Amino acid sequence: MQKTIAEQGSDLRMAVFRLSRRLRAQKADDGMSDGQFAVLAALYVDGAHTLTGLAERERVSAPSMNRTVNCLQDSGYVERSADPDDGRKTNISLTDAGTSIVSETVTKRDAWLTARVKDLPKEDRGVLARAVELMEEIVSH
Amino acid sequence: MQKTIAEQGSDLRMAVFRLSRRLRAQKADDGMSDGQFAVLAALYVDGAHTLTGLAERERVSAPSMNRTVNCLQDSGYVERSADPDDGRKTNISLTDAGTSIVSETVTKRDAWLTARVKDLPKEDRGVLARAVELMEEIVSH
DNA sequence: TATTGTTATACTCTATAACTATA
DNA sequence: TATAGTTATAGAGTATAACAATA
Repeated sequence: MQKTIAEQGSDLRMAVFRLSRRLRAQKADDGMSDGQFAVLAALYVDGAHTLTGLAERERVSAPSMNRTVNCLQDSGYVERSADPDDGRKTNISLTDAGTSIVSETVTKRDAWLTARVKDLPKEDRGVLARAVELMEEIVSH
Repeated sequence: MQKTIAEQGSDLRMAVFRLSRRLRAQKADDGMSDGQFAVLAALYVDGAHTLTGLAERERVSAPSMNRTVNCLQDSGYVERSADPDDGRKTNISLTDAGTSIVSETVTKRDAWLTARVKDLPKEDRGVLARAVELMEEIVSH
């Protein structure tokens, strides 16, 4: 019984959503929402951002991002500093505590997945490695 | 250059997150939330459910599911009927309109991904199909 | 004037607690 | 008593509109 390409696409979508949901559930700080963690991860990967920059990157409104940043600031994970060149801008960056929580969460998320990948036959790990390349290709198109 | 298993896990996590984000951005544009659509899809795949059954399946509280079902009922996509054997239960099932909207939405949501899968060589589609099985296995563990 | 950040306000989705009907 | 469904109410997270400060 051969599946159609449309069915293969549908299967891939469902598998990716399920695995993504499961991975996202592995968090280091239970009080932090996905949106909050996404902001910390963006700052971790690409350094300081303005509020508008973060809002555009995460595709939420500026007031919504302002609220998220306020929460992270209250938790001590980010800090605001005035931009020396443009008085309207505020640079938002990770504190040491913010950097730590990102590393911890990434490690924890990877630990769960790595434990499951480790138990697969070598051949299956090869399939996943190639699938990763294909998914990257699909996303970048 | 051989990657470690931990690096493979990390690569897989990032690829899944990116593809998931990209797929979610291909929104259905029909005023229906993800939660509402998930309920229709569950009824479509597995037939009628009770309210509690739906709540457990989607991992939300019963009141939350009750509200979702109320919205879907108001939209004419599902209907409630008394269970003949147990007066406490209500069976929730798709209407004809509900069945139609599921097919339409699935087609629309998958169109983007299917178009990209279609352009891959046959071997690569085989890799993705096997990767889907592996991801399902990983999630169910 | 345009842009950046912020406050005010409202809507959606979620949860817990409490109530009703039935087993 | 226990279970299924529902209602009441509250807490996140989101959005648009409006405002202040700066370019």
